[in-house]
Amino acid sequence: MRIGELATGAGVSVRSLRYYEEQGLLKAARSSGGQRHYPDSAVDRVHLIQMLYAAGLTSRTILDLLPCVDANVNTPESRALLRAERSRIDQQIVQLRQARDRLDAVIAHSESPGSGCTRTEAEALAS
Amino acid sequence: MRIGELATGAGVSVRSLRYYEEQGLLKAARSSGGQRHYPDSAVDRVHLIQMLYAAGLTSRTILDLLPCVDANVNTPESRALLRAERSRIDQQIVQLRQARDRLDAVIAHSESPGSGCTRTEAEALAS
DNA sequence: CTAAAACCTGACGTTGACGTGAGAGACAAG
DNA sequence: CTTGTCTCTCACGTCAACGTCAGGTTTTAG
Repeated sequence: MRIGELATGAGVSVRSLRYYEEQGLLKAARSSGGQRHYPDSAVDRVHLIQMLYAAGLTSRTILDLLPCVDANVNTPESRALLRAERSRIDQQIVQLRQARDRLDAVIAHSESPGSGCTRTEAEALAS
Repeated sequence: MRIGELATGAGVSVRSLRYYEEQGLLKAARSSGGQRHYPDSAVDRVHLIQMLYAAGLTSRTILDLLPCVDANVNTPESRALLRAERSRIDQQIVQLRQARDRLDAVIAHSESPGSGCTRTEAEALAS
């Protein structure tokens, strides 16, 4: 498949696919005319890359991680990297939960029946 | 307290505090010489701002949200905004969990006793 | 009173993941 | 063969949350 089709199929922009290749995350065969050609499996590959981006990993980290995911590499360094990123994601989840809980408190207050916004209520929430 | 003290106390840079003020998130009294002066409560305020930043909110969104947190504003629009951001955070948590689970699978494989990196094992993981 | 430390206002630099043309070549359809 | 669509490679633009440097002022310690 060509780049446009892959972009549509994976739900990303053509620009992103070229960028992934530039970062070494996605390889492409080339036609005689220089156009990129991908196997069907590239769709899943792009989904994986997107998932890691969504988790806040950088291109560089993903580049280091992909060989582990492909199970081609299994060194002490790669295992440490995997655990480090997993731990980072865990912490991120904790932070998000805290923020969500905080918003929930505000929401609960704003939707409560006696939402008169008195000073004491406001101060209680701010604590 | 002055800006340096607040920065140390809240664990952020002086530059960040000036930026928050520039964005309208943090007000400061001024001394006769023009220097910023904050009440003690500013430390908690900054922590709150940081929490929302950590949850991926933009300055603009935080600016819109802070009046709700202060319980000074309670309109249909503000409630919708609160719910929208809460929902966004929820989705973000889901995505992070997916990525984490994915990494866990890779980690489990890389640390399994028979981690010989055979083709079948690699293909099983890639699915 | 004076020197050091902290603070002030601009204003340009940084980083990452793309967006957005420009200009030209490649390819399928009729 | 030609037209339209897709693709190619530069290469500059963007946006957010600051970092950093410059040059000058204010406050504090001694």
